[in-house]
Amino acid sequence: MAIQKSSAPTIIDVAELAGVSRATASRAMGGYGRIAESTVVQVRAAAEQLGYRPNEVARAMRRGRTKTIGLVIIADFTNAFFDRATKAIVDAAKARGYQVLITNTDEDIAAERQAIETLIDKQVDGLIVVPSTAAVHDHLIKIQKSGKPMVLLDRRLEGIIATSVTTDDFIGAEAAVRHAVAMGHKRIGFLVAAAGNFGHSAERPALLISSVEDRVNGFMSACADVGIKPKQQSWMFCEDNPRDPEIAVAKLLDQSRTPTIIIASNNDMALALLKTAGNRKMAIGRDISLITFDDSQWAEAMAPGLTVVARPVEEVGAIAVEKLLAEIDSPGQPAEKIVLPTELIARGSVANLVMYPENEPENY
Amino acid sequence: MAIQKSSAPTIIDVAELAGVSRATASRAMGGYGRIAESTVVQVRAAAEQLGYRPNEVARAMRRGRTKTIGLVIIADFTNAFFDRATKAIVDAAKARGYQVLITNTDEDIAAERQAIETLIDKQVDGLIVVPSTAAVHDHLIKIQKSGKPMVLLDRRLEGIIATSVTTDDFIGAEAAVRHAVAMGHKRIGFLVAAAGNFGHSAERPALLISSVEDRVNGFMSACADVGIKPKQQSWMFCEDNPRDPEIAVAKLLDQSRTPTIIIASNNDMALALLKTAGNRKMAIGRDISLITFDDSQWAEAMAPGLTVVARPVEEVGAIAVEKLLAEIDSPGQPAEKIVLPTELIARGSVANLVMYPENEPENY
DNA sequence: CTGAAAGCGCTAACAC
DNA sequence: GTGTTAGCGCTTTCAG
Repeated sequence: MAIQKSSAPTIIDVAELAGVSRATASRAMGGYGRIAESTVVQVRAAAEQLGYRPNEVARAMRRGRTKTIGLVIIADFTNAFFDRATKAIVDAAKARGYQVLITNTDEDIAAERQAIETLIDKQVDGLIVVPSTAAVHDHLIKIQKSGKPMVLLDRRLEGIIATSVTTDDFIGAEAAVRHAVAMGHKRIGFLVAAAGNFGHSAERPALLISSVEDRVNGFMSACADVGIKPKQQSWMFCEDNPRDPEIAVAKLLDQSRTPTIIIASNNDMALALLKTAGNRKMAIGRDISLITFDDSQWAEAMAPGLTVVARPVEEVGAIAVEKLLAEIDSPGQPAEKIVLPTELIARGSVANLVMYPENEPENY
Repeated sequence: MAIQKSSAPTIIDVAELAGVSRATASRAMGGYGRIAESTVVQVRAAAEQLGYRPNEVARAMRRGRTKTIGLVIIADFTNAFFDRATKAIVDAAKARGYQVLITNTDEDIAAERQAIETLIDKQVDGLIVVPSTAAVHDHLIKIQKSGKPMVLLDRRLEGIIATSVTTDDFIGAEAAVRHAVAMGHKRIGFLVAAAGNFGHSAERPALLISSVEDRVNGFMSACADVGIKPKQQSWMFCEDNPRDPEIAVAKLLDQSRTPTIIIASNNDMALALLKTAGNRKMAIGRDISLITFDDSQWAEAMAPGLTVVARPVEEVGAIAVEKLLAEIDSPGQPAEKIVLPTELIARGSVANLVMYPENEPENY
């Protein structure tokens, strides 16, 4: 029976019990340096008997590495993209022996600043950040000056030299437009979540985060290619909060010449359309069509299923971890801009106006 | 211009620049003990100039407190309940100056064991755990022996004396049954996610986690009260994986006397029903009705909206943190079993067979 | 009010 | 192959 110590046993207790010095005990546990096999066995047995577990804080202090990475998620990971990304990151980190300290900044730049500060104070070995705005990044510069490795997730940033892992949203948006047109749609609404901007507006804000920027550009490029004139397009840029999206949807829907399809730049925007359509008794895929960015279980399970631009979220998260750890293990890696492909998954939320043109709303 | 130091400035650097001892510098920064106002100003200025930030690892080592709590989530927080709970926990912890180390154990008891071990090694000040099974809990005993405060989230555990924060799922299940019956349903299917059991079966497994146990008991109790005979009930217990739920749903639907409504014990089960119904071109709220546990944005936005037993997730998370920190701040708090109320939110996924009995499927 | 010094638990030089 | 010792950065007695 082990004697009940008041607090957890330390390496010293192990050393004493095994009748060796702390250094030897440490070597035996760590399995490094020259050490006799017999002592290893002896020390391990003592450790076992005591229920010894190394104190990772002390080890971190000594080694200067915490085996912990920090994750700064803007908005919340209730989001259909970030929840999966978070899981992917946590899993990938664990597989490599790292833990993840999570912060959630609710789109607030002050919170983001503070989160980064805290994470650095806690001596994380590196950071994965989803920056909330393209405009401000002094705090990210500060990370770099602190020498902490950092990788950007989901969003690139001009003015910051760092590896970023993003998806090809330009192509994604193009695919959405082409699909809409192929299905016979001629009036397209675009509902854009514009983080960092206030309220909602038909005017394009001066600054958009890169992923949104890409979607906007992809949309325009495809429209031009395919012959959708500006008059056939309706835009709405919208803050991603619980109120504005629904108002923005209403504005899109209440024009004299209503779009037959709406492309939503993220799940929250899609949700706003779904709710509004429900209230107005408009059926998705018949009275109004929808394509949204980001797949989810719900988008697949609904009737009709939602046509989506799917992004390889798990891969994005896993690669971000991989790149971060590479930089941690051997600093000085070149900054890469990694862009993963998107995929349009056609389901039932887009009405086929070609085969069934009678479905086309009368007010065309 | 501050001279570029190779690594981050320490309290010693601050002390030197301010021309005082480390102890004084530390006191000035921490704002404790007797210290002249003028020295405080002086030291703060030096710290500012150097860009000094206290090393939290060293502080943790010295104080024996990391200001970090560990969260052990079973399954993934992609789940509609756990994602919100996680966010609530992270937010509440942050508000109190704590960070959260997250682990995700994918329903795997070995992973859960290891996660707890790692978290304790990292010297978290306390743990919030969602235990994956009611059967095994030696590892939780180990937490308690380590002296770490722990609170259980979403699930109680016999044999463990610890504060738990759960919801009144017994009442929730009762409410679901009563609502179904009030809407005229006489044949009710119950699709139960039975974590820790394999495959699917109509037989009730010997051991269920408390939340599921409560739902099952609430269902039975309400059926008895309301006069729904065993013959009018169909049960299916089902492992929460990507395959079994759909098979289980099919079995529920392919009986000779099909239920008119299915109560799903969680979102994943509801999703399985939704998918199957979609494939079979059965309309929710007309050909088959549905009530599920746990509300979500999607459940609300779908057409028809899903009738749900909503649980106060954010509150569950926040209270768990509060109780944990109370125990951390002053050990020896009595273990409480906190049970929060649920609420049935009626939307369109339950057909009204009373007002429109013609909607009742013919095979009744 | 301030300084000297010890020590949290661990590992890595450096001796022997 | 093993022991001695220093020290990571911080806070906190204990003197003065």
